[in-house]
Amino acid sequence: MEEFKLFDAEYKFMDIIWELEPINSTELTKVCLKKLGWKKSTTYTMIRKLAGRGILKNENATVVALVKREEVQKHDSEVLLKRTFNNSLPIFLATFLQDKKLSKQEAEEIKKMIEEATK
Amino acid sequence: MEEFKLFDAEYKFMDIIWELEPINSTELTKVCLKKLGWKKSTTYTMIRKLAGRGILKNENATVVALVKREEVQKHDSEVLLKRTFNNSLPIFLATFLQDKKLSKQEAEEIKKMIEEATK
DNA sequence: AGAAAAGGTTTATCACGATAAACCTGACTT
DNA sequence: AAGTCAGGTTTATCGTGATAAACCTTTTCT
Repeated sequence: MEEFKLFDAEYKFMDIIWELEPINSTELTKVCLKKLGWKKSTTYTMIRKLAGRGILKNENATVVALVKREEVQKHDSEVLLKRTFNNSLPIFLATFLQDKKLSKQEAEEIKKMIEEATK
Repeated sequence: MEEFKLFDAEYKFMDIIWELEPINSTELTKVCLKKLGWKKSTTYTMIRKLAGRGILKNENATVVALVKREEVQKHDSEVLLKRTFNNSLPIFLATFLQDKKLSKQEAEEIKKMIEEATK
């Protein structure tokens, strides 16, 4: 459960991996240098730390994610709702939708999902 | 915009203030000692930092919040949706609702809110 | 063979959020 | 007047996430 928590730098890094995986580690150091301004050793430090937590693996110089982007997103959402909205989706929506307008299409999509999630 | 970002300790602290405001500062140090285990100086440090950012004010030994809990909640929600879900509420919900069930009542409340937010 | 590049690890440094010790002033109390 | 307590500020310490310098081994290229 706790393993999905990513810090800011880790999240930016994983964003690159999710986009490009599987990716060669040397290639990854170049992308990180370009996109994040990181030195080679910084990238390898990140690889090692995240590998140790089971977030990704690095085998034969090939880096792949072990957790899906959606799992992390879901975890982050649950943390926010628990911490901030007492785990209530209606309270979250009431706050989030203040002064906001939805398009007709968005509204339809959402209502459909709500239907499907209702027992 | 950026001023609403609260770090973990700050958030816990503001939670107490939102609950008890207006509150005398000495009283507040006692509550923080009890609920958070903070020494007096820690509480005053927090007060000063948050006052400097316009989150609260301390006048005549009385502390009151200058931003409402809901403003911060809304800000946090928007940050999550932007950072994680490309600012799309449907994508957020699709992820969040995976494997979850809603009660009939929750579903009704949500649909009503969606209606109201649709132009 | 010798140089260069790939593919790393070890060990630090740095920034900053979290927490607090020590100190100060003024009002009230005995 | 001496002590106590309210109401703070100044200045540190500490933990840890973010970043990297220095070093090492193995493979590849000339």
